[in-house]
Amino acid sequence: MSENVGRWLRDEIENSILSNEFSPGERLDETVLATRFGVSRTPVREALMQLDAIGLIEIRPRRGAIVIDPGPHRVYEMFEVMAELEGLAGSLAARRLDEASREAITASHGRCEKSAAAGDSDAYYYDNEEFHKAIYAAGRSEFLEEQCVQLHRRLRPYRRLQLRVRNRLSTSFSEHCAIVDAIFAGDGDKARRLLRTHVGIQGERFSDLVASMAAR
Amino acid sequence: MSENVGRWLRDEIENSILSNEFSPGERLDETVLATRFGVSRTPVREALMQLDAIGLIEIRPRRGAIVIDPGPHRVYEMFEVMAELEGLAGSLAARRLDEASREAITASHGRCEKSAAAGDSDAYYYDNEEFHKAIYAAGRSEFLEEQCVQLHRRLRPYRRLQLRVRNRLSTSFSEHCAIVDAIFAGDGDKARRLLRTHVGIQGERFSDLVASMAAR
DNA sequence: GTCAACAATCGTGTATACAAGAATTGTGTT
DNA sequence: AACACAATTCTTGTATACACGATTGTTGAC
Repeated sequence: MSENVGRWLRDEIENSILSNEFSPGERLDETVLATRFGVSRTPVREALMQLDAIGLIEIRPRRGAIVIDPGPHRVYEMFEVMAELEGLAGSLAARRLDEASREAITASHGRCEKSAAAGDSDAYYYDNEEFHKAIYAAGRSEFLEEQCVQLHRRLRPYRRLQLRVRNRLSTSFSEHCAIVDAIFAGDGDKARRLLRTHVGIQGERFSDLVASMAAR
Repeated sequence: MSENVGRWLRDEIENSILSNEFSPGERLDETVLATRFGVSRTPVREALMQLDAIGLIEIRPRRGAIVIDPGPHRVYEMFEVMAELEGLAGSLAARRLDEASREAITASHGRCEKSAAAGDSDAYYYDNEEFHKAIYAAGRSEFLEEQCVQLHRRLRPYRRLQLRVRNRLSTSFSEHCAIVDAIFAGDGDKARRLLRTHVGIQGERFSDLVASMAAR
């Protein structure tokens, strides 16, 4: 539990939203949350204000807070931006790679290989996250890294759905291989291009996403 | 004044920060702000929480809020990301351009031409903002548009400094011309490339930025 | 004269109280 | 039976009170 209740609540509620414990469109009652977490309404409100600022919920004046429902089209737009940012991170990584970053990428890439070979999509989900974070970090742009991590968090639930699609694990991993090669070869443009197509959801992958979102 | 005091305060304080009325590193005392705006500490705190979530200030537990000082290097990183997002917006605009967007771009481009010819850097500053917003809108990605607008806001003070540099007005406008041509020609890749270099700050423009930031 | 410890003061964090606006339910009328 | 209006209830928005931690100033010792 963080040093002040407000922060802690923010993280708690944010996780609850991202793990779909609070479903999109659901109303978040301040009093209910307060009693549920055993605190007063004040820190609850502060947490909600922050989540509103981040864009996870919407506070309609005098009418309470609701969890934002992005909808398939907006999720697609978010992936589009994510692809662009990851592409930039990859091209920077290729140019600025140092020994520590190289090792971090190699390590997480290795873990991905294991989970992919085992067909363990849950494990791959986590290892994949570490792999991408390693690339953000290798780009040596703190601001870009923060933006990437934040957007990655918001897309987490959908990413998870995607991995369930047949064969996605092995194709994802082979794409990783090409990305790693490009970064290690110092080919920024290639790394950018590969990451953009790896992260973006084109063609049939978009219908997969829509289908899995509708299934909930 | 917005419907609730919290929102209003958030905008008010945000503007004060972006217009450098509160300088970077400055401490924001809740009680002082409350009396200054004639409200209680509660809405002030809520405004500060939101600004913290956005990244404009930092709230250190039990030690108050301070205005974040990005520093030249971080500002550079922010421009780097901005360039990438604008590039994406431009490429989307080229692909998805419709009549309304085309007219909006043409109109704001025309206003830029006038202010540039008149050498009026303040007028150009506003017209330029409208021009870029027209491109965001033409991309038809609400999420991307929001991200662009938000980052554009945060970079506003530095952008303003940049325009003061000698000859920047005319070179900026001629770059606009090329961008408009690419978008109207439907050449997404070219629009992307041109916007990236237009927005990014490479070479001597970076030292200009550092110099003007140090001058304050 | 300088450094350390303690005390007083100041500011933040949380709870609670109160006011005002929305939503809901009940009643009356058509 | 259905719709409209009114009253009540519930929830949000703001203010205030209180407690705890941090900061600063002062005093004493080395």
